[in-house]
Amino acid sequence: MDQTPNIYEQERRQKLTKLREAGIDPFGQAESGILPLADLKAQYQTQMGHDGGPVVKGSGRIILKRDMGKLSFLTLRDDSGDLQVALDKKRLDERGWTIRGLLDLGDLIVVEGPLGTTNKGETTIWASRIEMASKALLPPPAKWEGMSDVELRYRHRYVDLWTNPQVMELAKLRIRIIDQIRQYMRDRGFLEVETPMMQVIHGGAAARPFVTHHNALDMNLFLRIAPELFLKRLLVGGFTKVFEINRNFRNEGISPRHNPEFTMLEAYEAFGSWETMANLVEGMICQLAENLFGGLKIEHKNADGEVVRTINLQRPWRRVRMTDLVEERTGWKFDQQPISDQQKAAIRESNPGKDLKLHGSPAEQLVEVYEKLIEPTLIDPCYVTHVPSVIIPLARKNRQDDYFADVYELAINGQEISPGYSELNDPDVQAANFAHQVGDKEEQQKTDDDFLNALRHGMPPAGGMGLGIDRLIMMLTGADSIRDVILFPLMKPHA
RNA sequence: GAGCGCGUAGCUCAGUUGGCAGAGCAUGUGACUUUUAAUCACAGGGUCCUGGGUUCGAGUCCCAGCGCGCUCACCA
Repeated sequence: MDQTPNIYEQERRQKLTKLREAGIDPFGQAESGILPLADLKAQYQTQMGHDGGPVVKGSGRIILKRDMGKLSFLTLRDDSGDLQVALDKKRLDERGWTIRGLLDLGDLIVVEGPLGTTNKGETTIWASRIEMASKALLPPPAKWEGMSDVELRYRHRYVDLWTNPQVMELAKLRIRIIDQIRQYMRDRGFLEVETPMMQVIHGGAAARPFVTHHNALDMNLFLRIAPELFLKRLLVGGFTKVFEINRNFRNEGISPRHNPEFTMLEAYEAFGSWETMANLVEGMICQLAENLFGGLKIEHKNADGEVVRTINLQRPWRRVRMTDLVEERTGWKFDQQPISDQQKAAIRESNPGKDLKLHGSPAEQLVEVYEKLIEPTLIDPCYVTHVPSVIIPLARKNRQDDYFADVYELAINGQEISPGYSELNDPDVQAANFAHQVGDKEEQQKTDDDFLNALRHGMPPAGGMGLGIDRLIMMLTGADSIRDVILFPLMKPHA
Protein backbone atom coordinates (compact mmCIF):
# COMPACT_ATOMS: atom_id res chain seq x y z
CA MET A 1 0.00 0.00 0.00
CA ASP A 2 0.99 3.58 -0.63
CA GLN A 3 2.53 5.06 2.49
CA THR A 4 1.94 8.75 1.71
CA PRO A 5 -1.60 9.76 2.70
CA ASN A 6 -3.66 11.04 -0.21
CA ILE A 7 -5.55 14.32 -0.15
CA TYR A 8 -8.61 12.72 1.43
CA GLU A 9 -6.68 11.25 4.32
CA GLN A 10 -4.78 14.49 4.84
CA GLU A 11 -8.04 16.40 5.13
CA ARG A 12 -9.40 13.96 7.67
CA ARG A 13 -6.17 14.07 9.66
CA GLN A 14 -6.54 17.84 9.89
CA LYS A 15 -9.97 17.31 11.46
CA LEU A 16 -8.35 14.84 13.85
CA THR A 17 -6.02 17.61 14.99
CA LYS A 18 -8.88 20.10 15.35
CA LEU A 19 -10.84 17.63 17.48
CA ARG A 20 -7.85 17.12 19.77
CA GLU A 21 -7.30 20.89 20.03
CA ALA A 22 -10.91 21.15 21.22
CA GLY A 23 -10.19 18.54 23.90
CA ILE A 24 -12.16 15.80 22.14
CA ASP A 25 -10.72 12.31 21.78
CA PRO A 26 -11.42 11.34 18.16
CA PHE A 27 -11.28 7.67 19.11
CA GLY A 28 -13.83 7.72 21.92
CA GLN A 29 -14.19 5.65 25.02
CA ALA A 30 -16.32 2.90 26.56
CA GLU A 31 -20.04 3.66 26.76
CA SER A 32 -22.87 1.82 28.46
CA GLY A 33 -26.51 1.73 27.49
CA ILE A 34 -26.03 1.63 23.72
CA LEU A 35 -28.84 -0.31 22.04
CA PRO A 36 -29.09 -1.59 18.48
CA LEU A 37 -30.42 1.05 16.08
CA ALA A 38 -33.20 -1.23 14.84
CA ASP A 39 -34.40 -1.69 18.45
CA LEU A 40 -34.41 2.07 18.98
CA LYS A 41 -36.34 2.63 15.77
CA ALA A 42 -38.91 0.07 16.89
CA GLN A 43 -39.43 1.91 20.20
CA TYR A 44 -40.90 4.95 18.46
CA GLN A 45 -44.66 5.26 18.39
CA THR A 46 -46.71 7.96 16.68
CA GLN A 47 -48.18 9.38 19.88
CA MET A 48 -44.63 10.29 21.01
CA GLY A 49 -44.79 13.12 18.52
CA HIS A 50 -41.99 15.29 17.28
CA ASP A 51 -39.49 14.70 20.07
CA GLY A 52 -41.50 13.19 22.92
CA GLY A 53 -40.04 9.72 22.85
CA PRO A 54 -37.74 8.18 25.44
CA VAL A 55 -34.17 9.40 25.64
CA VAL A 56 -32.09 6.73 23.94
CA LYS A 57 -28.44 6.09 23.19
CA GLY A 58 -27.23 4.59 19.95
CA SER A 59 -24.06 4.32 17.97
CA GLY A 60 -23.19 3.65 14.40
CA ARG A 61 -21.33 4.62 11.30
CA ILE A 62 -22.30 7.76 9.41
CA ILE A 63 -23.31 6.52 5.99
CA LEU A 64 -25.17 9.65 4.83
CA LYS A 65 -24.92 13.28 5.92
CA ARG A 66 -27.14 16.22 5.01
CA ASP A 67 -25.98 19.56 6.40
CA MET A 68 -28.22 22.63 6.40
CA GLY A 69 -26.52 25.42 8.24
CA LYS A 70 -27.73 25.01 11.79
CA LEU A 71 -29.27 21.57 11.35
CA SER A 72 -27.80 18.31 10.11
CA PHE A 73 -29.36 14.96 9.41
CA LEU A 74 -27.17 11.88 9.63
CA THR A 75 -28.04 8.34 8.69
CA LEU A 76 -26.35 5.96 11.11
CA ARG A 77 -25.84 2.27 10.45
CA ASP A 78 -24.97 -0.59 12.77
CA ASP A 79 -25.32 -4.34 12.32
CA SER A 80 -29.06 -4.13 13.09
CA GLY A 81 -30.01 -1.46 10.57
CA ASP A 82 -30.16 2.28 9.87
CA LEU A 83 -31.56 5.16 11.91
CA GLN A 84 -31.64 8.90 11.28
CA VAL A 85 -30.07 11.32 13.75
CA ALA A 86 -30.74 15.06 13.78
CA LEU A 87 -28.04 17.45 15.03
CA ASP A 88 -29.82 20.69 15.96
CA LYS A 89 -27.65 23.66 17.03
CA LYS A 90 -30.21 24.56 19.71
CA ARG A 91 -30.08 21.14 21.33
CA LEU A 92 -26.30 20.63 21.37
CA ASP A 93 -23.74 22.36 23.57
CA GLU A 94 -20.66 24.03 22.08
CA ARG A 95 -18.63 20.85 22.29
CA GLY A 96 -21.29 18.89 20.45
CA TRP A 97 -21.57 21.55 17.76
CA THR A 98 -17.79 21.49 17.32
CA ILE A 99 -17.95 17.75 16.73
CA ARG A 100 -20.74 18.25 14.21
CA GLY A 101 -18.53 20.55 12.15
CA LEU A 102 -15.78 17.94 11.96
CA LEU A 103 -17.82 14.87 11.03
CA ASP A 104 -17.16 12.85 7.89
CA LEU A 105 -18.91 10.01 6.16
CA GLY A 106 -17.61 6.80 7.67
CA ASP A 107 -17.05 8.17 11.19
CA LEU A 108 -18.30 6.13 14.13
CA ILE A 109 -20.25 8.20 16.65
CA VAL A 110 -22.38 7.82 19.78
CA VAL A 111 -25.53 9.93 20.13
CA GLU A 112 -28.02 10.38 22.92
CA GLY A 113 -31.35 12.16 22.87
CA PRO A 114 -35.11 11.83 22.66
CA LEU A 115 -36.66 9.66 20.00
CA GLY A 116 -38.97 11.53 17.69
CA THR A 117 -39.86 12.18 14.12
CA THR A 118 -39.44 14.82 11.41
CA ASN A 119 -41.97 16.68 9.31
CA LYS A 120 -41.63 13.97 6.69
CA GLY A 121 -42.23 11.25 9.28
CA GLU A 122 -38.74 9.80 9.50
CA THR A 123 -37.99 8.31 12.93
CA THR A 124 -35.11 10.31 14.34
CA ILE A 125 -32.95 10.71 17.41
CA TRP A 126 -32.87 14.43 18.27
CA ALA A 127 -29.35 14.39 19.66
CA SER A 128 -28.63 16.31 22.84
CA ARG A 129 -25.22 14.69 23.10
CA ILE A 130 -22.77 13.46 20.49
CA GLU A 131 -19.42 11.76 20.99
CA MET A 132 -16.78 10.59 18.60
CA ALA A 133 -16.32 6.82 18.74
CA SER A 134 -13.77 6.60 15.96
CA LYS A 135 -12.66 9.03 13.31
CA ALA A 136 -12.47 7.37 9.89
CA LEU A 137 -9.27 8.49 8.20
CA LEU A 138 -10.17 6.86 4.91
CA PRO A 139 -13.22 7.81 2.86
CA PRO A 140 -16.01 5.29 2.26
CA PRO A 141 -16.98 4.20 -1.25
CA ALA A 142 -19.52 6.19 -3.26
CA LYS A 143 -22.72 6.31 -1.25
CA TRP A 144 -25.04 5.17 -4.00
CA GLU A 145 -23.02 2.60 -5.93
CA GLY A 146 -21.24 1.27 -2.86
CA MET A 147 -18.29 -1.04 -3.30
CA SER A 148 -18.90 -3.40 -6.19
CA ASP A 149 -15.46 -4.40 -7.45
CA VAL A 150 -15.33 -8.01 -6.30
CA GLU A 151 -11.60 -7.96 -5.63
CA LEU A 152 -11.93 -4.90 -3.39
CA ARG A 153 -14.98 -6.42 -1.70
CA TYR A 154 -13.12 -9.59 -0.76
CA ARG A 155 -9.91 -7.82 0.21
CA HIS A 156 -11.70 -5.10 2.18
CA ARG A 157 -14.57 -7.10 3.59
CA TYR A 158 -14.53 -4.76 6.60
CA VAL A 159 -15.85 -2.06 4.26
CA ASP A 160 -18.03 -4.37 2.16
CA LEU A 161 -19.93 -5.40 5.30
CA TRP A 162 -21.23 -1.95 6.13
CA THR A 163 -21.53 -0.46 2.66
CA ASN A 164 -23.46 -3.40 1.19
CA PRO A 165 -26.23 -4.36 3.64
CA GLN A 166 -26.94 -7.61 1.82
CA VAL A 167 -23.39 -8.75 2.63
CA MET A 168 -24.08 -8.27 6.35
CA GLU A 169 -27.41 -10.06 5.92
CA LEU A 170 -25.73 -13.01 4.22
CA ALA A 171 -23.08 -13.19 6.93
CA LYS A 172 -25.79 -13.27 9.60
CA LEU A 173 -27.77 -15.84 7.64
CA ARG A 174 -24.72 -18.10 7.59
CA ILE A 175 -24.42 -17.77 11.35
CA ARG A 176 -28.11 -18.69 11.78
CA ILE A 177 -27.79 -21.70 9.48
CA ILE A 178 -24.81 -23.11 11.36
CA ASP A 179 -26.59 -22.42 14.64
CA GLN A 180 -29.65 -24.35 13.48
CA ILE A 181 -27.56 -27.25 12.21
CA ARG A 182 -25.95 -27.56 15.63
CA GLN A 183 -29.39 -27.46 17.26
CA TYR A 184 -30.76 -30.06 14.85
CA MET A 185 -27.90 -32.42 15.64
CA ARG A 186 -28.14 -31.88 19.40
CA ASP A 187 -31.91 -32.45 19.27
CA ARG A 188 -31.15 -35.90 17.88
CA GLY A 189 -28.66 -36.80 20.57
CA PHE A 190 -25.44 -36.08 18.69
CA LEU A 191 -22.57 -34.70 20.76
CA GLU A 192 -20.35 -32.03 19.25
CA VAL A 193 -16.68 -32.95 19.53
CA GLU A 194 -13.35 -31.50 18.45
CA THR A 195 -10.63 -33.52 16.77
CA PRO A 196 -7.15 -32.57 15.54
CA MET A 197 -6.71 -30.18 12.64
CA MET A 198 -2.97 -30.80 12.68
CA GLN A 199 -2.36 -34.41 11.88
CA VAL A 200 0.69 -36.65 11.52
CA ILE A 201 -1.09 -38.65 8.81
CA HIS A 202 -3.79 -36.91 6.83
CA GLY A 203 -6.70 -39.21 6.09
CA GLY A 204 -10.41 -39.47 5.53
CA ALA A 205 -10.50 -38.17 1.96
CA ALA A 206 -8.60 -38.18 -1.32
CA ALA A 207 -6.91 -34.81 -1.56
CA ARG A 208 -3.54 -33.11 -1.38
CA PRO A 209 -2.83 -31.61 2.05
CA PHE A 210 -1.17 -28.46 3.31
CA VAL A 211 2.10 -29.16 5.10
CA THR A 212 3.35 -27.27 8.13
CA HIS A 213 6.26 -27.75 10.50
CA HIS A 214 6.49 -28.21 14.23
CA ASN A 215 9.75 -26.62 15.40
CA ALA A 216 10.28 -28.25 18.79
CA LEU A 217 9.51 -31.73 17.48
CA ASP A 218 11.26 -30.94 14.18
CA MET A 219 8.59 -32.75 12.21
CA ASN A 220 6.15 -31.99 9.45
CA LEU A 221 2.44 -31.98 10.20
CA PHE A 222 -0.51 -31.91 7.83
CA LEU A 223 -3.55 -29.68 8.06
CA ARG A 224 -6.47 -32.06 8.05
CA ILE A 225 -8.32 -32.81 4.83
CA ALA A 226 -11.12 -34.48 6.84
CA PRO A 227 -11.85 -35.34 10.49
CA GLU A 228 -13.22 -38.78 9.58
CA LEU A 229 -10.59 -41.08 11.04
CA PHE A 230 -10.60 -39.32 14.40
CA LEU A 231 -14.38 -39.28 14.65
CA LYS A 232 -14.36 -43.03 14.01
CA ARG A 233 -11.76 -43.46 16.74
CA LEU A 234 -14.36 -41.85 19.02
CA LEU A 235 -16.86 -44.56 18.03
CA VAL A 236 -14.22 -47.11 19.04
CA GLY A 237 -13.85 -45.18 22.29
CA GLY A 238 -17.53 -45.62 23.06
CA PHE A 239 -19.27 -42.50 21.79
CA THR A 240 -22.38 -43.47 19.85
CA LYS A 241 -23.43 -40.24 18.14
CA VAL A 242 -20.88 -37.53 17.42
CA PHE A 243 -20.52 -34.63 15.05
CA GLU A 244 -18.00 -31.91 14.30
CA ILE A 245 -18.38 -28.64 12.42
CA ASN A 246 -15.12 -27.03 11.46
CA ARG A 247 -12.60 -26.27 8.78
CA ASN A 248 -10.92 -28.71 6.43
CA PHE A 249 -7.96 -27.73 4.28
CA ARG A 250 -7.27 -29.04 0.80
CA ASN A 251 -4.35 -28.02 -1.35
CA GLU A 252 -6.25 -27.87 -4.60
CA GLY A 253 -7.29 -25.33 -7.18
CA ILE A 254 -9.47 -22.35 -6.30
CA SER A 255 -12.77 -21.85 -8.12
CA PRO A 256 -16.24 -20.43 -7.54
CA ARG A 257 -16.98 -23.69 -5.73
CA HIS A 258 -13.63 -24.29 -3.98
CA ASN A 259 -11.83 -22.40 -1.25
CA PRO A 260 -8.64 -23.93 0.21
CA GLU A 261 -10.23 -23.91 3.65
CA PHE A 262 -13.88 -24.80 3.84
CA THR A 263 -16.36 -25.70 6.54
CA MET A 264 -17.65 -29.23 6.86
CA LEU A 265 -20.09 -31.02 9.11
CA GLU A 266 -19.24 -34.65 9.72
CA ALA A 267 -21.46 -36.93 11.79
CA TYR A 268 -21.26 -40.58 12.86
CA GLU A 269 -24.00 -42.71 14.35
CA ALA A 270 -23.37 -46.16 15.79
CA PHE A 271 -25.65 -48.77 14.18
CA GLY A 272 -26.68 -46.29 11.53
CA SER A 273 -26.21 -46.73 7.79
CA TRP A 274 -25.94 -44.65 4.65
CA GLU A 275 -29.75 -44.63 4.66
CA THR A 276 -30.14 -43.29 8.20
CA MET A 277 -27.63 -40.59 7.30
CA ALA A 278 -29.51 -39.74 4.11
CA ASN A 279 -32.69 -39.31 6.17
CA LEU A 280 -30.79 -37.18 8.69
CA VAL A 281 -29.50 -34.81 5.99
CA GLU A 282 -32.80 -34.67 4.17
CA GLY A 283 -34.63 -33.75 7.36
CA MET A 284 -32.01 -31.17 8.28
CA ILE A 285 -32.00 -29.31 4.98
CA CYS A 286 -35.80 -29.29 4.75
CA GLN A 287 -36.07 -27.97 8.29
CA LEU A 288 -33.52 -25.26 7.50
CA ALA A 289 -35.46 -24.19 4.42
CA GLU A 290 -38.75 -24.15 6.36
CA ASN A 291 -37.26 -22.15 9.22
CA LEU A 292 -35.42 -19.66 7.04
CA PHE A 293 -37.77 -19.21 4.12
CA GLY A 294 -41.03 -20.81 5.23
CA GLY A 295 -41.08 -23.31 2.37
CA LEU A 296 -39.30 -25.96 0.37
CA LYS A 297 -38.92 -24.02 -2.88
CA ILE A 298 -35.62 -22.16 -3.16
CA GLU A 299 -35.45 -19.48 -5.85
CA HIS A 300 -32.14 -18.15 -7.12
CA LYS A 301 -32.32 -14.69 -8.62
CA ASN A 302 -29.90 -12.77 -10.80
CA ALA A 303 -28.87 -9.14 -10.33
CA ASP A 304 -32.06 -7.97 -12.04
CA GLY A 305 -34.23 -9.95 -9.65
CA GLU A 306 -35.24 -12.53 -12.25
CA VAL A 307 -35.53 -16.12 -11.07
CA VAL A 308 -32.77 -18.06 -12.80
CA ARG A 309 -33.12 -21.35 -10.91
CA THR A 310 -35.67 -23.02 -8.71
CA ILE A 311 -34.72 -25.83 -6.37
CA ASN A 312 -37.54 -28.01 -5.15
CA LEU A 313 -36.75 -29.63 -1.80
CA GLN A 314 -40.08 -31.48 -1.58
CA ARG A 315 -39.60 -34.92 -0.02
CA PRO A 316 -38.94 -37.69 -0.72
CA TRP A 317 -35.72 -36.87 -2.53
CA ARG A 318 -34.81 -38.97 -5.53
CA ARG A 319 -32.52 -41.96 -4.88
CA VAL A 320 -30.91 -43.53 -7.92
CA ARG A 321 -28.03 -45.88 -8.63
CA MET A 322 -25.06 -44.18 -10.28
CA THR A 323 -25.12 -46.75 -13.08
CA ASP A 324 -28.84 -46.18 -13.77
CA LEU A 325 -28.32 -42.41 -13.82
CA VAL A 326 -25.41 -42.69 -16.23
CA GLU A 327 -27.41 -44.96 -18.51
CA GLU A 328 -30.43 -42.65 -18.33
CA ARG A 329 -28.41 -39.61 -19.33
CA THR A 330 -25.82 -41.06 -21.74
CA GLY A 331 -27.10 -44.43 -22.84
CA TRP A 332 -23.96 -46.12 -21.50
CA LYS A 333 -25.02 -49.36 -19.82
CA PHE A 334 -22.26 -49.97 -17.30
CA ASP A 335 -21.18 -53.62 -17.11
CA GLN A 336 -18.02 -53.28 -15.01
CA GLN A 337 -16.01 -53.49 -18.23
CA PRO A 338 -14.02 -50.60 -19.75
CA ILE A 339 -16.14 -48.27 -21.84
CA SER A 340 -16.22 -49.26 -25.52
CA ASP A 341 -14.53 -47.01 -28.06
CA GLN A 342 -17.86 -46.55 -29.75
CA GLN A 343 -19.60 -45.48 -26.52
CA LYS A 344 -16.65 -43.25 -25.65
CA ALA A 345 -16.86 -41.47 -28.99
CA ALA A 346 -20.63 -41.05 -28.68
CA ILE A 347 -20.35 -39.46 -25.21
CA ARG A 348 -17.54 -37.14 -26.29
CA GLU A 349 -19.48 -36.06 -29.35
CA SER A 350 -22.61 -35.19 -27.45
CA ASN A 351 -20.62 -33.27 -24.79
CA PRO A 352 -18.26 -30.89 -26.57
CA GLY A 353 -16.02 -28.67 -24.43
CA LYS A 354 -15.72 -31.26 -21.69
CA ASP A 355 -12.29 -32.80 -21.27
CA LEU A 356 -13.30 -36.39 -20.71
CA LYS A 357 -10.22 -38.49 -20.13
CA LEU A 358 -12.00 -41.83 -19.70
CA HIS A 359 -8.71 -43.41 -18.64
CA GLY A 360 -8.19 -45.83 -15.79
CA SER A 361 -10.47 -48.53 -14.49
CA PRO A 362 -14.12 -48.94 -15.47
CA ALA A 363 -15.08 -47.59 -12.04
CA GLU A 364 -13.08 -44.41 -12.58
CA GLN A 365 -14.63 -43.98 -16.02
CA LEU A 366 -18.11 -44.30 -14.56
CA VAL A 367 -17.43 -41.77 -11.83
CA GLU A 368 -15.84 -39.34 -14.31
CA VAL A 369 -18.89 -39.42 -16.55
CA TYR A 370 -21.15 -38.90 -13.54
CA GLU A 371 -19.14 -36.05 -12.04
CA LYS A 372 -18.44 -34.13 -15.24
CA LEU A 373 -21.66 -34.61 -17.17
CA ILE A 374 -24.43 -35.41 -14.75
CA GLU A 375 -23.70 -33.90 -11.33
CA PRO A 376 -23.71 -30.28 -12.66
CA THR A 377 -27.24 -30.86 -13.98
CA LEU A 378 -28.70 -32.18 -10.71
CA ILE A 379 -30.51 -29.11 -9.39
CA ASP A 380 -33.20 -30.74 -7.27
CA PRO A 381 -31.80 -32.98 -4.51
CA CYS A 382 -30.67 -36.38 -5.72
CA TYR A 383 -29.03 -39.20 -3.78
CA VAL A 384 -26.72 -41.09 -6.10
CA THR A 385 -26.15 -44.56 -4.66
CA HIS A 386 -24.15 -47.69 -5.47
CA VAL A 387 -20.82 -46.04 -6.21
CA PRO A 388 -18.04 -48.49 -7.18
CA SER A 389 -16.37 -49.53 -3.92
CA VAL A 390 -12.80 -49.14 -5.21
CA ILE A 391 -13.43 -45.40 -5.25
CA ILE A 392 -14.44 -45.31 -1.60
CA PRO A 393 -11.99 -47.23 0.59
CA LEU A 394 -13.62 -46.21 3.89
CA ALA A 395 -17.12 -47.52 3.15
CA ARG A 396 -18.74 -50.94 3.39
CA LYS A 397 -19.44 -53.03 0.35
CA ASN A 398 -23.01 -53.75 -0.65
CA ARG A 399 -24.17 -57.22 0.51
CA GLN A 400 -25.94 -58.05 -2.75
CA ASP A 401 -23.22 -56.77 -5.09
CA ASP A 402 -19.84 -56.12 -3.56
CA TYR A 403 -18.66 -54.25 -6.64
CA PHE A 404 -20.51 -51.29 -5.15
CA ALA A 405 -20.25 -49.53 -1.80
CA ASP A 406 -23.18 -48.75 0.49
CA VAL A 407 -23.01 -44.99 0.11
CA TYR A 408 -24.82 -41.98 -1.23
CA GLU A 409 -23.54 -38.84 -2.83
CA LEU A 410 -26.11 -36.08 -2.45
CA ALA A 411 -26.11 -33.51 -5.24
CA ILE A 412 -28.16 -30.30 -5.08
CA ASN A 413 -27.75 -27.15 -7.14
CA GLY A 414 -25.37 -28.98 -9.47
CA GLN A 415 -22.83 -29.65 -6.74
CA GLU A 416 -21.98 -32.52 -4.46
CA ILE A 417 -23.10 -31.29 -1.09
CA SER A 418 -23.01 -34.37 1.10
CA PRO A 419 -21.58 -37.89 1.01
CA GLY A 420 -22.86 -40.58 3.37
CA TYR A 421 -21.55 -44.05 4.05
CA SER A 422 -22.29 -47.25 5.78
CA GLU A 423 -18.92 -47.18 7.45
CA LEU A 424 -16.43 -49.98 7.08
CA ASN A 425 -15.53 -51.51 10.46
CA ASP A 426 -13.68 -54.66 9.40
CA PRO A 427 -10.00 -53.87 10.09
CA ASP A 428 -8.69 -56.45 7.61
CA VAL A 429 -10.84 -55.17 4.74
CA GLN A 430 -9.89 -51.64 5.70
CA ALA A 431 -6.18 -52.54 5.60
CA ALA A 432 -6.66 -54.16 2.19
CA ASN A 433 -8.56 -51.11 0.87
CA PHE A 434 -5.73 -48.79 1.95
CA ALA A 435 -3.31 -51.01 0.07
CA HIS A 436 -5.29 -51.25 -3.17
CA GLN A 437 -6.48 -47.83 -4.23
CA VAL A 438 -7.03 -46.31 -7.62
CA GLY A 439 -6.33 -42.79 -8.81
CA ASP A 440 -3.63 -40.20 -8.31
CA LYS A 441 -0.85 -41.49 -6.01
CA GLU A 442 -0.45 -38.08 -4.35
CA GLU A 443 -4.12 -37.93 -3.46
CA GLN A 444 -4.49 -41.54 -2.31
CA GLN A 445 -5.25 -42.16 1.31
CA LYS A 446 -2.24 -43.02 3.38
CA THR A 447 -2.35 -46.17 5.45
CA ASP A 448 -3.05 -45.03 9.00
CA ASP A 449 -1.75 -47.85 11.21
CA ASP A 450 -3.08 -46.33 14.40
CA PHE A 451 -6.53 -46.08 12.85
CA LEU A 452 -6.31 -49.76 11.83
CA ASN A 453 -5.24 -50.54 15.39
CA ALA A 454 -8.33 -48.73 16.66
CA LEU A 455 -10.54 -50.79 14.34
CA ARG A 456 -8.97 -53.97 15.67
CA HIS A 457 -10.35 -53.01 19.07
CA GLY A 458 -13.81 -53.01 17.50
CA MET A 459 -15.93 -50.21 16.03
CA PRO A 460 -19.70 -50.65 15.88
CA PRO A 461 -21.38 -50.69 12.49
CA ALA A 462 -22.13 -47.06 11.81
CA GLY A 463 -23.50 -44.51 9.42
CA GLY A 464 -21.34 -41.52 8.64
CA MET A 465 -21.88 -38.39 6.65
CA GLY A 466 -20.26 -35.16 5.60
CA LEU A 467 -21.99 -31.93 4.63
CA GLY A 468 -20.25 -29.07 2.87
CA ILE A 469 -21.55 -26.08 4.80
CA ASP A 470 -20.34 -23.43 2.37
CA ARG A 471 -22.02 -25.13 -0.58
CA LEU A 472 -25.18 -25.71 1.46
CA ILE A 473 -25.31 -21.98 2.15
CA MET A 474 -24.71 -21.25 -1.55
CA MET A 475 -27.66 -23.50 -2.37
CA LEU A 476 -29.94 -21.91 0.22
CA THR A 477 -29.00 -18.31 -0.57
CA GLY A 478 -28.37 -18.46 -4.31
CA ALA A 479 -24.75 -17.25 -4.00
CA ASP A 480 -22.88 -17.89 -7.25
CA SER A 481 -19.44 -18.03 -5.65
CA ILE A 482 -18.21 -19.77 -2.52
CA ARG A 483 -16.32 -16.53 -1.81
CA ASP A 484 -19.63 -14.79 -1.23
CA VAL A 485 -20.49 -17.08 1.70
CA ILE A 486 -16.98 -16.98 3.26
CA LEU A 487 -16.18 -13.69 4.99
CA PHE A 488 -12.47 -13.79 4.22
CA PRO A 489 -11.76 -15.97 1.18
CA LEU A 490 -8.12 -16.61 0.36
CA MET A 491 -6.61 -13.90 -1.87
CA LYS A 492 -3.09 -13.66 -3.22
CA PRO A 493 -1.29 -10.57 -1.92
CA HIS A 494 -0.64 -7.77 -4.33
CA ALA A 495 2.90 -7.59 -5.71
C1' G B 1 -1.69 -25.61 -14.34
C1' A B 2 -4.21 -23.86 -19.48
C1' G B 3 -7.54 -20.50 -22.38
C1' C B 4 -10.49 -15.95 -22.52
C1' G B 5 -11.68 -11.15 -20.32
C1' C B 6 -10.66 -7.04 -17.03
C1' G B 7 -7.14 -3.33 -14.29
C1' U B 8 -8.10 4.94 -15.58
C1' A B 9 -9.39 10.07 -9.26
C1' G B 10 -11.29 7.67 -2.52
C1' C B 11 -15.72 4.82 -5.01
C1' U B 12 -18.61 3.72 -9.66
C1' C B 13 -17.36 4.28 -14.59
C1' A B 14 -16.50 6.93 -19.82
C1' G B 15 -12.12 7.72 -22.81
C1' U B 16 -13.29 8.14 -30.52
C1' U B 17 -8.10 7.11 -35.58
C1' G B 18 -2.17 7.11 -31.31
C1' G B 19 -2.54 13.99 -30.36
C1' C B 20 -3.53 18.79 -23.51
C1' A B 21 -6.74 13.07 -18.47
C1' G B 22 -12.98 13.09 -18.32
C1' A B 23 -18.02 12.47 -15.64
C1' G B 24 -21.16 11.25 -11.31
C1' C B 25 -20.71 10.50 -6.23
C1' A B 26 -17.19 11.74 -2.50
C1' U B 27 -13.71 16.04 -0.85
C1' G B 28 -12.61 21.65 0.19
C1' U B 29 -14.76 26.83 0.56
C1' G B 30 -19.37 29.67 0.84
C1' A B 31 -25.10 29.81 1.55
C1' C B 32 -29.03 27.22 4.11
C1' U B 33 -33.12 24.77 10.98
C1' U B 34 -37.09 19.37 8.67
C1' U B 35 -33.42 16.71 4.96
C1' U B 36 -34.20 11.48 2.75
C1' A B 37 -28.72 9.83 -2.83
C1' A B 38 -30.83 17.26 0.40
C1' U B 39 -30.09 21.60 -2.79
C1' C B 40 -27.23 25.89 -5.03
C1' A B 41 -22.27 28.34 -6.40
C1' C B 42 -17.08 27.94 -6.89
C1' A B 43 -12.57 25.06 -6.30
C1' G B 44 -9.07 21.09 -5.58
C1' G B 45 -8.02 15.93 -6.56
C1' G B 46 -4.34 11.12 -11.45
C1' U B 47 2.22 6.10 -10.50
C1' C B 48 -4.07 5.52 -16.50
C1' C B 49 -1.64 -2.13 -12.37
C1' U B 50 4.11 -2.80 -13.05
C1' G B 51 8.38 -3.06 -16.40
C1' G B 52 10.10 -2.90 -21.30
C1' G B 53 9.27 -1.76 -26.70
C1' U B 54 7.31 0.80 -31.35
C1' U B 55 6.49 6.12 -32.31
C1' C B 56 7.80 13.07 -33.11
C1' G B 57 4.00 11.60 -29.52
C1' A B 58 1.08 5.74 -25.90
C1' G B 59 -4.47 5.36 -21.15
C1' U B 60 -4.91 3.68 -26.37
C1' C B 61 -0.51 -0.44 -30.35
C1' C B 62 3.30 -4.71 -29.21
C1' C B 63 6.05 -7.96 -25.50
C1' A B 64 6.76 -9.68 -20.48
C1' G B 65 5.08 -9.72 -15.47
C1' C B 66 1.45 -9.00 -11.24
C1' G B 67 -3.62 -9.11 -9.42
C1' C B 68 -8.85 -10.22 -10.12
C1' G B 69 -13.02 -12.65 -12.72
C1' C B 70 -14.99 -16.59 -15.90
C1' U B 71 -14.29 -21.42 -18.32
C1' C B 72 -11.48 -25.94 -18.19
C1' A B 73 -8.29 -29.19 -15.24
C1' C B 74 -8.13 -30.88 -9.86
C1' C B 75 -11.72 -31.47 -6.11
C1' A B 76 -16.08 -31.27 -1.81
